[in-house]
Amino acid sequence: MTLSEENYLKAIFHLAPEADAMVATNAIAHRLETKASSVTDMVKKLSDKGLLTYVPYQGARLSKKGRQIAVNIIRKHRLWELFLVEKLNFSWDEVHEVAEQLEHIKSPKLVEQLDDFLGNPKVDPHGDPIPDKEGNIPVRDHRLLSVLKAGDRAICVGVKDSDANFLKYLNKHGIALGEKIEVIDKEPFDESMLIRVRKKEIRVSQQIATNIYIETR
Amino acid sequence: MTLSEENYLKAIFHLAPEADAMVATNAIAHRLETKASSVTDMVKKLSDKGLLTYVPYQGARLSKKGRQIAVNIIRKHRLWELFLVEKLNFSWDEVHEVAEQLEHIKSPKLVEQLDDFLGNPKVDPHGDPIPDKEGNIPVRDHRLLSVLKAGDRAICVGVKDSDANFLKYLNKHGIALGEKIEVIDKEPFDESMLIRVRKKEIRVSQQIATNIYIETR
DNA sequence: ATTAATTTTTAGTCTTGTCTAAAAATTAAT
DNA sequence: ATTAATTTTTAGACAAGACTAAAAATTAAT
Repeated sequence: MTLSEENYLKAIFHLAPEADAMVATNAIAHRLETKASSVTDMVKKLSDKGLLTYVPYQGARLSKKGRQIAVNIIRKHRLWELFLVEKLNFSWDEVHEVAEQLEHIKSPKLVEQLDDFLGNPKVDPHGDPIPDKEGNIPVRDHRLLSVLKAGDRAICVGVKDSDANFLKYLNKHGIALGEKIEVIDKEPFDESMLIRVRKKEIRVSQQIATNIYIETR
Repeated sequence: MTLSEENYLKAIFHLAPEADAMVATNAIAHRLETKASSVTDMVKKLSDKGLLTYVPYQGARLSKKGRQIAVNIIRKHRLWELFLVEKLNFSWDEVHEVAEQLEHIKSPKLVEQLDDFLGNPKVDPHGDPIPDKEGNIPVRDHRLLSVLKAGDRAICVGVKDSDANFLKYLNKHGIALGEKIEVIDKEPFDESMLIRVRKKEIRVSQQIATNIYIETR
């Protein structure tokens, strides 16, 4: 399994986490910032290896084996992200790039020991679930901040988009995992919200609100 | 800097740690388990990049820049080895392979944070010195076990060869860093030694004794 | 000081993963 | 239902890094 192959499997998984859907060549190309022709080549190769099924002009769908590999890479990615934040004082907007490298390290023992070292965590620093050794992904019960109405209260439990700039924006306004959020007002026109976080009021656009996961309990 | 380039620089450094000597093409090929013709190609490439000087039919010598890169990779390798042993319960015969991968992760912040996390250690699990951020390598004052005479006492502070089988042999006989060693008898014929470690006596061949570093203080 | 053995380099080939440009298939639009 | 637009595939090329086989240079040996 080369680095490139692993990245293809991961991309396809992210584009169709629910196993059934076919992923279009172009979608993969766009996600990996490569050309469609390169994707066609690689997808054929992975098909030969039995890691996905490929139908010309239709796209690719991960096989059980391919999916297993993809999930394992995501497991590693998220464990390393948590390690960086918890043990090495990285902030959540700094971890992605490094984890993209670390996720390709091959050593089953390393992964399991790291998992134990971190206390068998269930979520990474962005609130994304960490698959277990068998490849099961914990299901999480969360909704988007944008679904709340004025007066609602909730707790931030994750972000949909882990883009560094978005995360830095959240840092600036004190929004972090576990933080309480209260919706003070919601503007019907543009769906922007006035929210209170850490006793401070800030107005967030709909774009922001649809990228923050919350739980109300 | 590709993975391959990094491995060449590292190999050349290991073959001539003392900066001055030219390293023969064949020596590099042998160390990297590759062919001499491949080495010639790569060495030319690295020469073009200013990382070493290459004289046809003579060999290669690292430049300041090339040496700096090599030392940094070794720094990372040794920090990761220590991490694996100290934090993830690896034994010293299991770390090399994984560290060979981890040493290529690119993130200055990661290295410095890891260094701090480990308490800015000076030696790795095999007793090898860990270069500092500036590339300085602590000089160590150690000798080989084989230089001792009957009656001498010393402490094991490192191994010359980190081969997994050798390390497992040491494990089996309780020889580890920090362990006290007493030379009970030395056979003039084959230079083998009878030594006491952890109250047990074992006979070690000259081959073994010339691969164990000790300090007497 | 030649010849022999060894080392190193050159020349040409291969694989992996990428690309561009052109052809083919699919989907959308009138 | 054709034509137009888009997507996907094919064909051919390229760079990196390795290899083999043959040529050239160096070193060793008689």
